[in-house]
Amino acid sequence: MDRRLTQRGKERKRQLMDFAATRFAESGYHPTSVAEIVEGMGVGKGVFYWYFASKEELLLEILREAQLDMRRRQQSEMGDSTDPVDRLESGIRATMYWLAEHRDLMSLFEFAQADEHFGPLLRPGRDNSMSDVMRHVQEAMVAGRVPNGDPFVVSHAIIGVTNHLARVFILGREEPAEDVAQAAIMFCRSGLLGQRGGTGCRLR
Amino acid sequence: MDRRLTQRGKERKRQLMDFAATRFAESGYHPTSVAEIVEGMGVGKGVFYWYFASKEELLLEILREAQLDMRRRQQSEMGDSTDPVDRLESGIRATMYWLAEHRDLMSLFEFAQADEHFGPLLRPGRDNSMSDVMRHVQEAMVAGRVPNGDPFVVSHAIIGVTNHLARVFILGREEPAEDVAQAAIMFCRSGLLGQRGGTGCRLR
DNA sequence: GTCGAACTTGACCGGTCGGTCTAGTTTTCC
DNA sequence: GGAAAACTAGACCGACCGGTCAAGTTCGAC
Repeated sequence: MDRRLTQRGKERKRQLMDFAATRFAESGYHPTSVAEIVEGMGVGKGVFYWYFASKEELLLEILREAQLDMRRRQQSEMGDSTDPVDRLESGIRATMYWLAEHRDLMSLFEFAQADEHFGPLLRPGRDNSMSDVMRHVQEAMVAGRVPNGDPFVVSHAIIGVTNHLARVFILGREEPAEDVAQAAIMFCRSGLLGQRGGTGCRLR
Repeated sequence: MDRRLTQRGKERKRQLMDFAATRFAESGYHPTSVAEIVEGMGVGKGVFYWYFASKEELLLEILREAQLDMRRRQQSEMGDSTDPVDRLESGIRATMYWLAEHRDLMSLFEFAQADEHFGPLLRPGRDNSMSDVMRHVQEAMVAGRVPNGDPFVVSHAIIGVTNHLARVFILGREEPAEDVAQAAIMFCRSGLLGQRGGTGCRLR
């Protein structure tokens, strides 16, 4: 679906994607019909198929854009520090903030990841983010900041903590991103460095 | 759907549930039609609706049974030890083994958890498992085996690591449950105790 | 002003879905 | 052996789904 779009066209497409994302997040991808989307926006069905080849393509585009945006945020946030562990923490914090700002997209990720069809299509993007994390873990190990181990496993453990806490505390309980980030960092840090952080956890 | 079932009836129902679980795991819940299930089993549609009120009920029953079975396994495995941290580790190990033995059900959980309709229905069961974990964390904190903190957050962090590593290494890469359990335990332990375990990780 | 591209409408289509129902067969139990 | 209960088959149903299309409108470039 490669169409030359005018400014107006781009705006329409944006509206469609945003609206669909909320509906998908609210009611689920399968249960939300194309008819529902266009009716909800008060436009004809032709509009939908002018901008997207299919319902599936729409979701894919939403997902791709979201992955890209999240990764950009993570990378820009992780850029500054010289210490690899600090960079990791910035990454966790950036992730939490992004997810808190895009709760719809978070639940869309949840769905897509578990889905037999869409899950595999998410892989490339996830692998990219994964290798971002892994690079810093590896660097931290080389620098002796973190005990040696399999960086792949450790990276996945970090991602597991981050994602799960995000799901429970941000998606489920709407806690402030900063607090959740702190909790995740604290657990990961103790896991990584073998020492307990000072202050207690603010969460709850 | 409360029917008196003969032995034969119970077996049929079992077959239906097992077969449906595999199909749901392979192709997804929504894309798998009731017609597909009964055709795949070589029976008529009447059979399906004799045992289940609806497609949704079927999934619910599968899910409920699976949750119960997993929890039983976790509890029986966690029972022995006097040390709360050991119990936690046994729980992680039990979880990994169970998930490795029921990969279909694991991906069904993934789906249901992310689903807008089924997700909430999974809550009660998850809350039960959650409080099992939390009890031991709390006990470990009281006993001074683990630094103080919010047991709710720490428990979720443990669950996050366990589930994510299971998803990646057991569902995705079919690694041995024992190795994955070791990896999860190692990460959680360092996180919990502030000390690095001795041996390196066997995974990969 | 005009012409083609961008955009929009909504009736329509074939197909599939979850679920019903009737008519039948088998099993169980007295 | 006979009646009731358990079980099975599969044609059938209305609803809805994703997607098409012909026709019409608006916009922007020249």
